[in-house]
Amino acid sequence: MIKYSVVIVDDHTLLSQAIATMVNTFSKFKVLYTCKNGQELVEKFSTSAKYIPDIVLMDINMPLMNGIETTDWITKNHETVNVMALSVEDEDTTILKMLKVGAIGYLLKDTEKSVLENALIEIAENGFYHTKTVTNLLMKSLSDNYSEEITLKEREVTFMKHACSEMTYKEIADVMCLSPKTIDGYRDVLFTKLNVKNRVGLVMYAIKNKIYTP
Amino acid sequence: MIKYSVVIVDDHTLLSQAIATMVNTFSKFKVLYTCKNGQELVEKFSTSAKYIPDIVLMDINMPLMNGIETTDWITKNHETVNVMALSVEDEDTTILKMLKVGAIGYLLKDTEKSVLENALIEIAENGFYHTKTVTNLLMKSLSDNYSEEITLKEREVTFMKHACSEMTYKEIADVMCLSPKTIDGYRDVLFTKLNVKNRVGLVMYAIKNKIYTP
DNA sequence: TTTTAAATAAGGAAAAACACCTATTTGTAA
DNA sequence: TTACAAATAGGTGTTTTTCCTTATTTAAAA
Repeated sequence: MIKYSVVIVDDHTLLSQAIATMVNTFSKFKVLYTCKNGQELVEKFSTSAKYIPDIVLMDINMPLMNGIETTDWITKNHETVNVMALSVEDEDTTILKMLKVGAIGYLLKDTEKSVLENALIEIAENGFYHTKTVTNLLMKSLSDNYSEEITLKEREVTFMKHACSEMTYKEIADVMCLSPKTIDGYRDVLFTKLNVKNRVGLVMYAIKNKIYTP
Repeated sequence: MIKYSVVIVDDHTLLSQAIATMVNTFSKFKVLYTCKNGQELVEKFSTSAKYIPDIVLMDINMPLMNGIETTDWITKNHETVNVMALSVEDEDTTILKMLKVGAIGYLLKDTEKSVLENALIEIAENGFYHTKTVTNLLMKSLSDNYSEEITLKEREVTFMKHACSEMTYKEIADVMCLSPKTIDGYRDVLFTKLNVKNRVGLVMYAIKNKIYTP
């Protein structure tokens, strides 16, 4: 019986090895190798065609080259490879970003072994797998205002990072070499754009969107 | 050959199952069962003595009852059970807390399969396992001011969680059914205790110490 | 060159946050 | 019961934040 080949990308060695061990117990699949990040995967892919699998199981939060960038690269350069996201990340926007760059499935790490196996089978044989969660999310993204992408200027982002510190706005103005009144302006614009009420809201937004990491 | 029994506690089902699959490939160990959080484990332990393993592999970030609380409970109620922390968390204070409540080993999820197997063997046969990282950390904790333990009252913790929202202090006073002046008091005490200058500092402390999760 | 849009900045006022000191109330240990 | 500490809360004044409106300056587009 010909087994489908799988590659696992996750920066936590133990987890990728554990998942590999598990996938190897599935009768229809075998693990080719595991990677610690996107860069490693790109290198492997470029070395030889025999390193190109049928399916990639991709974590999202990784150093060097994260899951979104890596998936983007794979779908652009190796159309035949199916990427399935496998992450702890359940933020709507993250899932959407992943689907947008071409992931054909999205599973939370909080699922059953059998669910993973079925997902892999569906992907290998039908070319897609979507949980109800993902489908619902896609429906919502059609109706809701998910399209109104919020774009932040570089200065605003810089300011927001500083706002996550204990500096007063005056001090932030100093380190950014601007008038305190300009800072006031940034703040007011961001309050409106991000629909928050005060500095704490700003801080929370920055953290949730990985603009600032505590 | 008698195998040592292992229980795995991790809120991400897939990961605990994957690690279970891996541990089952180790000749000296077999997995009894897996749990999604501390509460599940406590229930299991209380059901029957046959559910009490030799070793518990414990994740730290879990809902309901986290790794630290759970380890504390185990070491207080089941001295014979060895707990090894297995986490992505590499914050010094977290590791120290875990050791303080009686974990006899600490492994990052970013390690090799063989390292885990050796650690398990050492724990089963010698009763301890410490990486160089942990040893260094313990040395540092002797010299440094790690001892100045900060203890927070329950009300202060509740307040701090609310402070991580966009509510004003007056609104927080309302939901906590206290005078705004009492809230002022909580804030002032926390500023001093935690050595922060303003509400953002409070928020950051809450996040870093997992009092509030964004 | 004129027009427009964006970035920077100011004034003024109200609200919220912060600091410091004091006064009840309450539970509990001596 | 008395004494004492902890929790709750009031007073007052300063600083910071927040909100609104308007004015330059700058850079790019028409």
